Amino acid sequence: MDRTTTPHDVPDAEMKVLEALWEMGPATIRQLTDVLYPDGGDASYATVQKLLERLEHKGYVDRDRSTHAHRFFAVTDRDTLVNRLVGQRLRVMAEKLCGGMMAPLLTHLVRAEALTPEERRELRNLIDQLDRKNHARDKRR
Amino acid sequence: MDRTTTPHDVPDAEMKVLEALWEMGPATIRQLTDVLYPDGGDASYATVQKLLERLEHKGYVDRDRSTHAHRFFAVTDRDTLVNRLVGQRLRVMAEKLCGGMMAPLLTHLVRAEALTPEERRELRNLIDQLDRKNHARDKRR
DNA sequence: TCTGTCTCAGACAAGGCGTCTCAGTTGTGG
DNA sequence: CCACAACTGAGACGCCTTGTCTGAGACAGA
Repeated sequence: MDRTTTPHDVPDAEMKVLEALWEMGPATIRQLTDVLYPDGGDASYATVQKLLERLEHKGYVDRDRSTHAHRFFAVTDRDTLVNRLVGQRLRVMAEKLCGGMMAPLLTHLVRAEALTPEERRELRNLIDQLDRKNHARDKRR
Repeated sequence: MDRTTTPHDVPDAEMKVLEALWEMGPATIRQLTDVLYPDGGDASYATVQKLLERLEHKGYVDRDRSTHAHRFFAVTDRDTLVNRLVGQRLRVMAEKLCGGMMAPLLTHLVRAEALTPEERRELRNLIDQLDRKNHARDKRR
């Protein structure tokens, strides 16, 4: 809906619904409620319904209206969505705390957080890749 | 104040007050108001006052009550505070979106965001440093 | 038709944030 | 010494987000 501006954020409860949808595939409100609120009554059903409604409104979920009980499904796969959200939140954070610079976040992450040796190796590979791409570009011009 | 639990977040308006304090050094509400709301009247003064009050409550600001118009000052220097906030927000984000893993954030940053060559070099140095530390530790045992 | 399930619209409370009002105190210039 | 200006403290207010919940109607199957 509001795709032209900033993509809407996905709060906790909505995220859980999405997780369920990714795991279960297309599902009805009833099915989702049974999973998310195993001993929830009438109200929980309505809660899930509202969360789905908001997710649909934000464009993260769509529904198949052809059946009596609509079937809901995630529009985006998990990795894509998470990537979008991560990027967006990192950007906001850099904007607010680092004057828009991403680098400080990076160094903070690398410096302070425990990386396994494999993760470090991966990271180095990524950088090397970037460097190569850059070299190629520089030569080309 | 509430240092035992999660450090409180610092929303936009409060952040601006902090920025002003870091730039100006200890200052009165009046001075801060003049800077932050150059054509603000009575109300703006009260706004700054409330923001300072909240910052004080969170432990990010303290005041010198000995003068009639209290003098406010930041308790933490900018870099320290920003680092704390960055770490905290990254952690929350990793928790909510990546199951607690920090690595995905890193790869996202490296992959998607424009890094200058210097930044890439710096980053590589950081990793090398980490590697050396790790090697040393591995040898020592 | 009756009953259970569904949809849809919207109310509701709590909490965060930014703003603002008011009452009371303190200090200072005339 | 008094009146006025400036400051403090407490708290109200409005807006928004998030999570929860209610009620009224539509629909399908026994």
